[in-house]
Amino acid sequence: MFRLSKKTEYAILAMQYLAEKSGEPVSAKEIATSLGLSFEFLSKSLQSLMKSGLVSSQQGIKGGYHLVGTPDMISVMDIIQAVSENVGIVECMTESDCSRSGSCNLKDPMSILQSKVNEVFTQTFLADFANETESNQFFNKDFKILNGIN
Amino acid sequence: MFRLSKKTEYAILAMQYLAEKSGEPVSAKEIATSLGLSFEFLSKSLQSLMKSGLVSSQQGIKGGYHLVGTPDMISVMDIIQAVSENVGIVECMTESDCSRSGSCNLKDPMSILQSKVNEVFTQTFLADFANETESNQFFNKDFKILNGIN
DNA sequence: TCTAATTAGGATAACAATAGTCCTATTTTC
DNA sequence: GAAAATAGGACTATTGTTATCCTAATTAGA
Repeated sequence: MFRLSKKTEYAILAMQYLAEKSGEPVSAKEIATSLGLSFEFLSKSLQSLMKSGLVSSQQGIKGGYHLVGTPDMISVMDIIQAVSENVGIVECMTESDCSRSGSCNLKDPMSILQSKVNEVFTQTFLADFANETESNQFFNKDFKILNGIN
Repeated sequence: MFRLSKKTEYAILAMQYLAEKSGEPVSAKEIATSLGLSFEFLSKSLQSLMKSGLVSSQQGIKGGYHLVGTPDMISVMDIIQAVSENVGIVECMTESDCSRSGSCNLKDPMSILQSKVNEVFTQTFLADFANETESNQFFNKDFKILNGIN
């Protein structure tokens, strides 16, 4: 599998939601209800985002979360790393050396693949996940046609 | 996690090995021994590669596998798909619609991310995993410096 | 024709990671 | 003090991956 975890997916959805409602704090419950997500599980994502400083939180009865920074500065990679999901496409990208290490024919080419994958995620921003607008190049019509997206 | 499975990793290693030893059939046992992999598990990968037509096999005492096609035509994506690893970065890229489907703010931007990720794997070839040579652009010195690979 | 080495592949066990829930503590506003 | 919110530890269920075991079929060569 080559998939982002639900924890990451929920984090992106929550960040998207917070980006729209910038202003007063939004509670986890509101986000969960609006998006139809498990409140408990979503909370884990929000707490991770909090620890990484992508959102700030306020406790208490009028509390909730709000975005730190602007959507065009927050990359998908930031969010992935906040929920501490491992993005190493092979083990040796993140963990210590494997038994092959010395004579490994895989590590170097994989490193390059890895940096290309990383680039995709570091160069895509929360702003690219906003609703379509003329100014959102991410949704440029030609690009969509080129990539068969409707 | 965002990681290629061991089955894929073994498949790439095996393809790499077969690319070097083009000529007479190479047995799964030889590959497993040379690379220090589990023979049984490697066999699964080879059988998948066989089904997808990336290698051909010969049974019997002098049997083994050999590459079909040339390394510069076989992409990493081909290998990933051969071992039927799912490359959908989120569920809705490959499976049927989720409960959000109608009003989902995630699917469109994720589709674009998906095509960018796909491009990385379809544009990287087995030849790029060969040993470094002058002509191997994948190991271009500037690229390596740029990406901090040594 | 028999034997040994090989691929083919089903079944299943062991392990690891993800997803989700439950409960309690702490904070804050009213 | 009550209510509503975040914080987070502990635990369970589910799923996916990794690995092994076993048997069948194929083929070259003695």
